[in-house]
Amino acid sequence: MRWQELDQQPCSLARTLAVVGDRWTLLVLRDAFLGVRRFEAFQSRLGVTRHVLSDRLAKLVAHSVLEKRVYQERPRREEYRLTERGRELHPVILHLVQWGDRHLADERGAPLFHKHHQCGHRLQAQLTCAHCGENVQARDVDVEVNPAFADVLS
Amino acid sequence: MRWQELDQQPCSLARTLAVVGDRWTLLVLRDAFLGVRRFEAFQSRLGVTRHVLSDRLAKLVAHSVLEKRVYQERPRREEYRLTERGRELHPVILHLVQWGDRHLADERGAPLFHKHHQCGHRLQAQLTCAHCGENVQARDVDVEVNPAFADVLS
DNA sequence: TTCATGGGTTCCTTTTTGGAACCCGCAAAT
DNA sequence: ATTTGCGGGTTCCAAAAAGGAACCCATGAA
Repeated sequence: MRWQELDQQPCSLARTLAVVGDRWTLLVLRDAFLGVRRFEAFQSRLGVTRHVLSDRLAKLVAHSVLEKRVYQERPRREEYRLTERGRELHPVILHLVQWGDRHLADERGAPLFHKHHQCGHRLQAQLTCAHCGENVQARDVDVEVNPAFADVLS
Repeated sequence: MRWQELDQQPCSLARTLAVVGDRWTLLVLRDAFLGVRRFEAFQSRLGVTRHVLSDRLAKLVAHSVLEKRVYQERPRREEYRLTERGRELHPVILHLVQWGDRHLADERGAPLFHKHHQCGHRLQAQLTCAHCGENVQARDVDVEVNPAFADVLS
């Protein structure tokens, strides 16, 4: 299978990765969550080549993860901002960061500290069920095939 | 910057993506969470080419996300199983899947239903703070630079 | 003796990246 | 009036990664 056909797969992970799953895209979003908005700023912070950045930003805009907004006319300048859809990806990034903090840090510890504003403590992210509020582990999740896809999914 | 230098960046997201952020790796983990363990099974389910799969599995084993276990001697056969480290990536995958379910599904809805075993409801994942138990949104997180990295991080 | 199975490796072609240079509209400086 | 600088790109070519198909090896079954 080619990577571009991924968005037609009957799998939400594959479809999501077709949007954010290529090299650099999640790093672009990390910077967006840190407040970066301009092409030049993304480029110099990430060290990604300009045409790859250009391509990734356009793709994120096409999928409404970012939106382009004019912040100055004459000369016209535009910046990239997270949309609500984009903000919904924050848990993904936080969990990836937390995994790196735990397993890939050196003796100095995590490069960035994340604090929960409301309670003031270092954020320790956990996934909970919005219905019952309990912490959810991998083994607590039962997966069923949607009957509408029964023909294509074993 | 080249992609291989990512793991030396002072950023836990970059380092984590150096492990799981390339094409196919998260799809391999999706299948691992669904119970797939064998090379042939990954290969036929994913449609990825064999040498890419071989490379990804080896990388995941090198980073202790998966482990190789002999399940048969004569002829010797090995399978790949998630480690505890690997299981800690489950929230990442669940949130990516949920994002796809919400924003990229067609009229049939999500291909797979995820149910919370304990409460029996469709799982709606949310990220909460393990300290206070509250739901955490992007704007609720304050980021600070670890002083040990003050020289390299603006 | 041939075939099938699981788990790969090799070889070659096509796509994607990396790197550097160049372009365009505009404003400020010389 | 010409040059310089900034923001936001595009173009070109070389290098790296992925796709596709064939091949390999140990073993047990037909």
